[in-house]
Amino acid sequence: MDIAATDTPEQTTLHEQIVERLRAVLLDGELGYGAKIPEAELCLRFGVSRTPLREALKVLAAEGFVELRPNRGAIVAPVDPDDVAHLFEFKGAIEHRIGLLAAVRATAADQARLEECHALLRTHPEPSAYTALNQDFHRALAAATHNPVLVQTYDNLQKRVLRLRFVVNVNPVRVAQSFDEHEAIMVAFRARARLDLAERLEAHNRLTGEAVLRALAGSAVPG
Amino acid sequence: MDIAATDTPEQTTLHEQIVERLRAVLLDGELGYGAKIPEAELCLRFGVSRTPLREALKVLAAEGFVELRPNRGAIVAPVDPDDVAHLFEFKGAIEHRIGLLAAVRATAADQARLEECHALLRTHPEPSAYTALNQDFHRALAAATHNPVLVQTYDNLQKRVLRLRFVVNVNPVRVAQSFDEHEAIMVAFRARARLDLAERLEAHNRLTGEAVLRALAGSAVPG
DNA sequence: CGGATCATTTTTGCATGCAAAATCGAACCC
DNA sequence: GGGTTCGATTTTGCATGCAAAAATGATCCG
Repeated sequence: MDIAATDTPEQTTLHEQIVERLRAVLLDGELGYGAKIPEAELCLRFGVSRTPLREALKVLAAEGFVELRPNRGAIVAPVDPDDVAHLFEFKGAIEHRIGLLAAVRATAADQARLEECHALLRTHPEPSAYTALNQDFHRALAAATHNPVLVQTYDNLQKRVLRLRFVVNVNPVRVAQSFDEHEAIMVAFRARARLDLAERLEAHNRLTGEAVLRALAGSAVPG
Repeated sequence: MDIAATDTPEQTTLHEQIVERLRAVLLDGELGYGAKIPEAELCLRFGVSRTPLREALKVLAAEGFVELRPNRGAIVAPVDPDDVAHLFEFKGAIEHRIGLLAAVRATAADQARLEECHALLRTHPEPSAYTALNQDFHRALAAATHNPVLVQTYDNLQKRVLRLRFVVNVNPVRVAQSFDEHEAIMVAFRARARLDLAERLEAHNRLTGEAVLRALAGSAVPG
């Protein structure tokens, strides 16, 4: 009985698929912040009954993407500038540690992957590509810590930040500046200069956070 | 109509209660690591149907307390020493940042609360009280950062560590040593010495983690 | 004409029902 | 006797049903 075929059975249940699809919908900004999430409508859309959809909503609430109001349904988590500031501040702490650890632990494969991500950002300077490539770059750095617990939390924070890109409307000036910061990050990384890498990563995060908060202050939060 | 009565409506739905009760069961170590979580049995016990219980399981899985195996039910998250090491390592990063932030932001009330927690640990040196009081102490420090995002993640990590106390069986020697570390932490805190506080907190976490890992290596992981 | 009140509709939360998968056990074969 | 295979039982996953709560909006009163 197929000894080798034991790999990636990874049977995925319905509610699990719904979690991913719904999270994608939320990250795509299709629903405005604070918008009501109508169970019935999404059931139609996904072609499932309410049970797995509700289970998925619970998970997404635990992840911070939706807010559950007893007897009043779920809404897309609203964007509160205070919260966003705290989000970036906390992420800064993790970025810093990613620097400390990645500088020491990154393997050749990790470095190759990171160089690849960085190169893609260089060859695709257009803001439209920025979001995805930038995320890949930072995910590659996080992966180089080889700490799954850190990676998972970092990934969640990254996604919660990603959600904001529709308020802030990626700024070309900031994108260019961000690339320069990445360059410096790569220099520190290649030299395996832990403290330098850590500080540059945290500073990069702080600058991004400040840009987001400024944009947030400018635009009345929709939703 | 009762203008003042708007406070703490906080209506809590059934599945939410189940999340808390079930998490308490898991933290109380009633079920062994890796043990099967029988839906039917828990439904009887909590007096609810399977729907809210299953919703609760999804949340607890997202929080890292249970593991969901498609078509095979839920189990108490097994204890993998590697994972535990990563958990402590990551928590160390947060402890460090708690030190940096709390030293600067703690209010008089925060400090009073912290002193209170510390005093309780002094007056209750018995290992049986240690776990709860120690957790309060560190929670108070986390709260002094005034960063809810950090606090929530920290709280989750703390609880995931708490789960391990049944493998490691709180060691009196370590409890005494831990108190000394707390003393040093308090000294740094009172002086608002950020770096010192941060380093002491991280070291304290590392020492605790090492003790847990040693105990873990000694006892074959039950469950 | 503005605002409150109440009936109607809609939506939410939970219980139950049913089909598919997994588990268990007994019979069976080598 | 050890191991396998097949059927019965249990358990899981999802759909549906039903009661309670909220949202809607029409009516009434000032």
